[in-house]
Parts: sequence; C-alpha cells; structure tokens
Amino acid sequence: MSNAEIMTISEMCSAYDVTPRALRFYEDKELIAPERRGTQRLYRHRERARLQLILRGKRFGFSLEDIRQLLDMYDREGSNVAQLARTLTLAQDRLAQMQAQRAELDIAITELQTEIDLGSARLQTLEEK
Amino acid sequence: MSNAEIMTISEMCSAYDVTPRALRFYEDKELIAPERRGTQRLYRHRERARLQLILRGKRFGFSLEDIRQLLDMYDREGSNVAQLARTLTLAQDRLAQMQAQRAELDIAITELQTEIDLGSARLQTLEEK
DNA sequence: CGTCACATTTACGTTAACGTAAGGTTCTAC
DNA sequence: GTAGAACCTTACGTTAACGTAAATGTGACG
Repeated sequence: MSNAEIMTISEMCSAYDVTPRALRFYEDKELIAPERRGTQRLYRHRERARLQLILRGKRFGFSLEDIRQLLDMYDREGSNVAQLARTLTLAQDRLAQMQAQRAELDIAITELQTEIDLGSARLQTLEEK
Repeated sequence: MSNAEIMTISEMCSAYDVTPRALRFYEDKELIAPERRGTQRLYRHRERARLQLILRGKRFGFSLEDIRQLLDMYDREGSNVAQLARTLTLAQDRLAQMQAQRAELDIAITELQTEIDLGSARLQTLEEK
C-alpha cells in the first residue's frame, strides 16, 4: 500500500507519477536522501514530503536549485543561527515571489477567461452561418 | 521613449529586460513576427503585447511551445471555425491548469508562511542565548 | 571618407533536467 | 538452479532556451 511507512522506489514512482531516473537524479542533486537497505533505496515520510515540495515547486516554475535551498526550511535541523537566518531571508524572498506570482496569475486568469468568452461568442455567430 | 508607436530591438530589450538573442529566438519559433525596415526589425503594439504574454507565461512555468499555441487566442484572426474551436478547447484546458495552479499556490503560500513564522520564532529563542 | 554604434545572419556552445541503453546484483518463484 | 522481476551503477544522448563568437551590413556624425 502507498500509505506504508516505508516505500520502495517503484512504489514511489507509481504513487507520485515520476520515473526512477528522476528520483535518483533528485538524490544525486541532494534534494532527497533515502536510506538504504543494502543497495536498495527506502523512502519514508520525510522523503515523500520533500518530493511533494519538489514537484510543487516545479509546477511553479522554480528550478531544482531554487527548490533545494527552500527545502532546508522544512527540516528542523536549523543548525546554527547564521545558517537559519540566511535560510529565513531566502524563504521570505521566495514568499514575495510567490505572492507576486499569485497576483499576476489572477490577472492572467481573468484575461484568458475574457478571451475565451469573446472567442466562443465569435464561434457562435460563425456557426449560425 | 518606450511608449513610441514603433520600437527597435534595443529599445525592446531595455523596456522588457530581455536580450536581442531572446527576441530573435522567439521570432524564429514564430511567437512574434516584427515588421522589417530593410533588414531591421520593428516592434509595434501587437508584438509588445505578445512579448508580455510570453514573459508572463514563462513565469508560470509554461514552455514556449505551450505559449505559442495560447498566443493565437489573442489574435482576432480566428481564421476558420474548426481552427477557432480547437484553439478554444486548448485555452479552456490552460485555464483549468491555471486555476488549479492558483489553488495550489495559495496552499504553498500559507505553508511557507507558517514555516517562516516557526523559523523566526526559533531564531528568536536562539538569539537570546 | 572613416569610424562608431547598432543592427544583421550563421553557427557552434552551454545548462538544466532528465531519457535511455548497457551491464551487473539480488530476491523470490517455480 | 534457473528464470524473472526489481533493483543498482555508469555513462552517453536529448531537448529547451537561450549564450556567445565571428563575420558582415548600414546609418549618422565629424
């Protein structure tokens, strides 16, 4: 089952609709770090949560490098003060970006909706020859 | 001035913060089609509007190919009925995507905000050694 | 007339994010 | 014990979206 505590790579793939290559690639880029049972990768809750953030970030047009830095926010290992402070300002920048993106998205949505309305009206008149 | 009816490539570049290479690239991919005065490119309102849509689309993570298809919506040349109908369903798909993206973006924003709050609280306690 | 800024085309180079193929291990099933 | 499924590593290939370099053209200016 996909809600098992510990998942294999193929279970991950079907659960999140990604390829094994992608998962290994993310690992290589240090966005995730699954445990090993021998040579086999094992994914627990932490890695799954991270993967979701990765996939979401991608949908918003963030690069993997952007995402990698953000991911540290979601780990409690605040390490030292300086590190935490840096991560915080970085996260605030991202937040501002996302808020701006949201505002723009709203505009784009209403614009596109308008165009669609115009288009379908035009289609109407064209169809009644 | 940047609000002149007709703009050169370098005016476009500083106005929209893109490189000439990018503009020529978009033209090559048929996302824009500036007129020519001799060999020189001239950009009017239509191309500027298109460029804005291109840049916006990119910020939302759409590919240039995605954007190219969408752009046809914003041109009144509906050509024939079949073409217009196809473009319309395509636009509706995009609209659905963008609405979904907006919902997800809202969630991501509040989540990130929460993490930031937690992080800065933690930073507080760490700083008062 | 020369030269300078700005434009052009052509073409090879680069980066991110994987895809894909080759060859090898490990576990279970018969 | 061997066949198959699922996993692994290594490494070269691919696509999108430009960057960058080279060679050339063109208009205005002193």
